[in-house]
Amino acid sequence: MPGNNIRNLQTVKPIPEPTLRRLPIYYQYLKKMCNEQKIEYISATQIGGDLNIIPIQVRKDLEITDAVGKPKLGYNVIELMYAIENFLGWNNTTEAFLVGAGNLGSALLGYNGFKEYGLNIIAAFDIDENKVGTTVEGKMIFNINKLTDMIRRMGIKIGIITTPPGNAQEVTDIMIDAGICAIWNFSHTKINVPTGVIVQHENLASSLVVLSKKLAMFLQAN
Amino acid sequence: MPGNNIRNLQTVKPIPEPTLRRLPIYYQYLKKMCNEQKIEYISATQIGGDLNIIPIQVRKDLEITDAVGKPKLGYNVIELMYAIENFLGWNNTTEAFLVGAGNLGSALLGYNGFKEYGLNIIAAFDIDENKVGTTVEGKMIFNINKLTDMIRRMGIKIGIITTPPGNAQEVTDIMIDAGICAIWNFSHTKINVPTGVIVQHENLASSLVVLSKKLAMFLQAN
DNA sequence: TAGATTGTTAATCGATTAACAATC
DNA sequence: TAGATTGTTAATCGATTAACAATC
Repeated sequence: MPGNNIRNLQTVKPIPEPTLRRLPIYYQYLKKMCNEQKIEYISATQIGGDLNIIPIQVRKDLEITDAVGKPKLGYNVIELMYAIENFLGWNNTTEAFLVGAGNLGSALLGYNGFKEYGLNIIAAFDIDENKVGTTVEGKMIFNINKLTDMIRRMGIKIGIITTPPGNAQEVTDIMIDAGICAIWNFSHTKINVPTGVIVQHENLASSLVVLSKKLAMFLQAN
Repeated sequence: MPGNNIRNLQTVKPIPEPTLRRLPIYYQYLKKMCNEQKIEYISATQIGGDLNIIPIQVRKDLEITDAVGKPKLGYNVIELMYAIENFLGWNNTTEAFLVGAGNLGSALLGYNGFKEYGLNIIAAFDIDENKVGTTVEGKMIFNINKLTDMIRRMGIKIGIITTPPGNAQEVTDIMIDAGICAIWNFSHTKINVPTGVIVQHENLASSLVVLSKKLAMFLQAN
């Protein structure tokens, strides 16, 4: 059936990363609008106006989620939020382990917002015996030597690294060996992984550079 | 003098943000190479090979810093690092204040690496009287009510926000009123600023979405 | 109906990638 | 010299923006 083939091709169509990054921003905005004001319908014009994104881009972004709007009215807020949730797979949460229960690790453990985005950090691991056995933000801290076994037993797929730079590669290797297939790297160093393993490196230096370059150009202009 | 005009036009030429984000990655890599192995010259081919970036892009990126390489040899590592430092303005460090000395704030205060990128967080502010007067990672914590005065007196231009979402806008307003012109926002909420003020929002939800979508597509394919 | 908004196709813009002469 | 690499110009690719018919 030709119609089916077209549909299959469409599902394979690549998702632009910039769009992907904007979707949670729309979602956060919609949730706010939903809670604070009881609005039933919202237009791309209004979303764009409030978020400083041109309306055409908002529509293009939302298109990918298969959200359907009504001409003149806009999108039904609840439906739109559901479309985003659905598209991003927030219906079924993924469980993750975090290694390195320092300040940064604790900050992440304490951020309950991740659950909303389908991520549940269920436990943390550390090398420091003083931390092992305690809880941070209600999450248990285990000895790092339990990591391999627990990843395997629980079938955990996502690992979060918040260790000092010197330990990041070692932790990475343990995680991958145990079956982790996606790593969120907050350590201030590059990690090497075999092809196929997904890495998201949160590089603060890159962000800082963008900020300070913009500032430098601004100060220069004034 | 026409030559001069062309030069002026060139300095105004916009810098692609992706390039800007990659420059510190090259720099981190070069520093590592410089310390671990005593290499004098390095080629775009080798840099690209190690960082998974195609060599043409490496050359294009480095071109913007006015770095000059030698055919057959590559770039002088020290010169290249200097060119990047110079282009990004890391020669003269900028001082910054941080507001919100929680786990995340403490993590940022403790990361000495920022100094290398031209940013020096010189003090922090908090509302919690138990924290005020203490130091975190050697940085003094002041009462939030001193913020306006100290920004003005010291002419601070960069503010970092690591408060809970509920306080972020209030802190933003105080900062801007006192003369801050660039804000690095780590709070889990959007902040509104007047046009002209630079905001860099570290949105973890966006990063998480990219990671988990990649994972979902990977798991689906296997 | 008139007007605002959606959905979709086309045009533009900018970043990435390719090609290749110049050079050490 | 031969071969690898740079520097620069051109081609490609993908995201953003524009245009406009369809629609409520």
